[in-house]
Amino acid sequence: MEAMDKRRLEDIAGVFKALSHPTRLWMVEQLFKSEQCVCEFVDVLKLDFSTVSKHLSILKQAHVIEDDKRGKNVYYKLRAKCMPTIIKCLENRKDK
Amino acid sequence: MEAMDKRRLEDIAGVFKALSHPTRLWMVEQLFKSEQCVCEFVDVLKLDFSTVSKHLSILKQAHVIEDDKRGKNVYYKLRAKCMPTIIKCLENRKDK
DNA sequence: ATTACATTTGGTTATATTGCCAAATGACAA
DNA sequence: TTGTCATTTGGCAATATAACCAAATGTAAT
Repeated sequence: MEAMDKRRLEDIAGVFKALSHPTRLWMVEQLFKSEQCVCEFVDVLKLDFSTVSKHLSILKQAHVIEDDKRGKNVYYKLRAKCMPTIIKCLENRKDK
Repeated sequence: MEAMDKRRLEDIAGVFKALSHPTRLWMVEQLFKSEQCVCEFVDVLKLDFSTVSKHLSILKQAHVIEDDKRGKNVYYKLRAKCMPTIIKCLENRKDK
């Protein structure tokens, strides 16, 4: 493993780690349709505001989603556009 | 989140978790080219046999790779054929 | 059967992650 | 400025993960 390859592997592994929690994966799928603000996630998920915010922050740091502050709210939207394709592909991975 | 959706999310999140370690990701990329036995991974990675075996087992349980026992050796090969596409796609996720 | 080799499993310790609470920040309204 | 609402940050306890060593299993050769 070379140094540059190591950085690349850590970067991609970091994305997979961000996506490796069911709640975060669900959040990403919600953003396929449209952007959504933090409070909307809180309402549906019934998790603490801080918990939701941290999940979103992990996805943002991995460059899977991005935020857009407008007024009092923070709206999140999908950044990694290939996510729908990736998920569809993995759902079929057990097929021969 | 419905029950069936929950199972689907956990399944896919499990795949992402399996892929979320740099060593495991590297292993998967090695298998793009050809199958490889456990001992070959041990040689290159300089990790304990047990560590390598456990990493491979995690990838196998997530149905990303599969094993093939032949003689004294166990050979692993890629099962989720879309992995090369997925990684390529995520490498470009920061582009606008 | 005995030995040797390849791999897996179990146990342990160190480190990372998750979720909540409480406190801090930031933006707008009064 | 003071207050209020939306969000983030810091800290804590519970749980999960990663690496090693040692022991167990499986397969093939003698």
